[in-house]
Amino acid sequence: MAIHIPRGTQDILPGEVEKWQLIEQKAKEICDRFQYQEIRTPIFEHTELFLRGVGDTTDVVQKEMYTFEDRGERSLTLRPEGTAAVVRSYVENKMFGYANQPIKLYYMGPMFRYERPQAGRFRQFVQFGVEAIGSSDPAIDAEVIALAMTFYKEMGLKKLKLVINSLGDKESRGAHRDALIAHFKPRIGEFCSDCQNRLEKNPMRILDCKKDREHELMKSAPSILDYLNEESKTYFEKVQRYLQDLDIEFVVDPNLVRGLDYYTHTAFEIMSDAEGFGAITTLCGGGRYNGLTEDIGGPEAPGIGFAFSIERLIAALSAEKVELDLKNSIDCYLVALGDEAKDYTVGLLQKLRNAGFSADRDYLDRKIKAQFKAADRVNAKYVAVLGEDELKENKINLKSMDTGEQTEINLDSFIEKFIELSGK
RNA sequence: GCGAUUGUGGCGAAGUGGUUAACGCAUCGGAUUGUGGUUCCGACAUUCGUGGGUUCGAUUCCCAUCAGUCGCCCCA
Repeated sequence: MAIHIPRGTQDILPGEVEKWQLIEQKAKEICDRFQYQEIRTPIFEHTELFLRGVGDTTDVVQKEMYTFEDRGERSLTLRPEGTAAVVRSYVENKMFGYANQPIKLYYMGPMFRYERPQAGRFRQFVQFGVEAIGSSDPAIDAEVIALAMTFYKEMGLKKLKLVINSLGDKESRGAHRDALIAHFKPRIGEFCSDCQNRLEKNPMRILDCKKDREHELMKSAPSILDYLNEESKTYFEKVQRYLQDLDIEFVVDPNLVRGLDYYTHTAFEIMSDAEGFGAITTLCGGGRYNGLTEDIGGPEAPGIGFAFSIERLIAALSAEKVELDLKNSIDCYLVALGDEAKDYTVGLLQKLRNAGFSADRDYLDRKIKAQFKAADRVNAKYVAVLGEDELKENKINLKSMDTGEQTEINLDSFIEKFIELSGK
C-alpha cells in the first residue's frame, strides 16, 4: 500500500502554494515597513527551553510537544511556538549588546504540536511572528499590535476583533493570584478536575476554563484589572490610548489569559467574526513577556510579540471570500508539428526564457489540437506555431489567444518581434 | 485523551447479499488533411481504505484496524 502523509500535516500543492507565496511576500513587505528583520532559528531545540520558557503547567508543554531523544541521549523537541527560541537566540548571541535597540525581529516557519487535527488545527503548521525585545515603552506594544492589524487589513480581512487585557507585572500578578486562590479554594470541589489542578499551579487559568464558565464563582471572581498596581495600570492605559490614536478598535476582556506562562502586562488576541470560519476563532495571539529572558538564563530584557498561523489566515480569507490577486498565465506556448520542428523548439524555447518570458511547450507528443488545449489550460497569452511549412519558409506563426489574430513572423527575428508585440 | 461522522476510478458521486459496479467532471482519441475555450461520438475501476469473520456467495452484514472530516479540551 502507498505510504500516506503523517496525520495532521499537509502538502501544499501548486494552485494553493501561490496563496502562501503571496502571504509570505506581504508579511516580509510589512515587516520591512515596520523595520523588523528576519531571524531563522532551528526547528528543534533542547526540551528544557520550552519547559522553562513556555511553562511546564501549560497544555502546550504537558500534552502537545513532539519530544524525542537523539543518539546522544539529549532530549530535543520540535518547536511548538517561536518566542522561546527567538529569545534564546537573543540571549545566546548577546543581542542586548547591539547598538541598534530595541531588537525587532520576525520569523516564519513550521511549528509542531501533537493534537487531534480539525478545522484550523494541525500537527505541523506555519507561524509568522514578530518579537520586539529591549523596550518597555507601551508605544511598542501598540506598534506590534498595529503591525498585525495592518497586515490583516491589507490582506483584505474585514471581520476582525481585537481583544486586549493586562496581566500586570509580577507584583500585580502575585496579588491577583492570592485573591484567586482565596476566592476558589473553599468551593474548588465544585469545579472540574483541570481547574482543581490549576488552583495551586496557575489559578489564573481557571478563568480560562470553558466547562465551568457558568459557575457563580466565575462571575464573581476577582478581576486582574482590580489588582494592577499603579505602574501596571498606567502602562495598560497608555497602550489603550496609543491604540485609540492609531484608530485601532479593541475591546478589553479581563478574562483573556493566553495559554503560555510567560506573558506579563499586555496580552492580546485577534479573532475572526467571519461566518463559516469554524469553531476556531483565534487568528493571532501575543503579548508582553518581561522576565522571559531571565527565565532562560539571560539578563533582564523586556519583550513583546505575537504569532499567527498562515493556515488560519487562509481559512479566514476564504471564509470572508477574499479574492487574492494571483497571476497565472504564461507569455508564450510553443506548438510544434513534426520532428524537425520539435527539435527546433528546444532552442527557441530557451531563447524566449532567456529574454525573460515565461514559456513552455508540449512534451507528450500530442496532436496539434491537444497542444492548443494545453496552451489554453495554462492560460497562454500567445501560441507560436511551428510546423514543417513554416520551417521550410523560415517563418513562425504567432497567435494571440485573446483575439485569435495570427501573424507570420520571420523565424530569425522572432524574439525581437515577440518583445515588440507583447509589449514588454 | 474523549465524542460524532465518513472512506467506491485522477476528482465529485449513485448503488446492491448473487452474471458485465450508474452518472457527472477531468483526461485521451475521433467528427475529410496543421489551430484552443462550444457541440457530438468513442475509450477509461478483474474493483468498492486495510485485515479478519458470517455466508454456497459480500463492495453491500459483523468485528478490528488505519485514514479523512467535524466537535470537546486547549490553542495559532
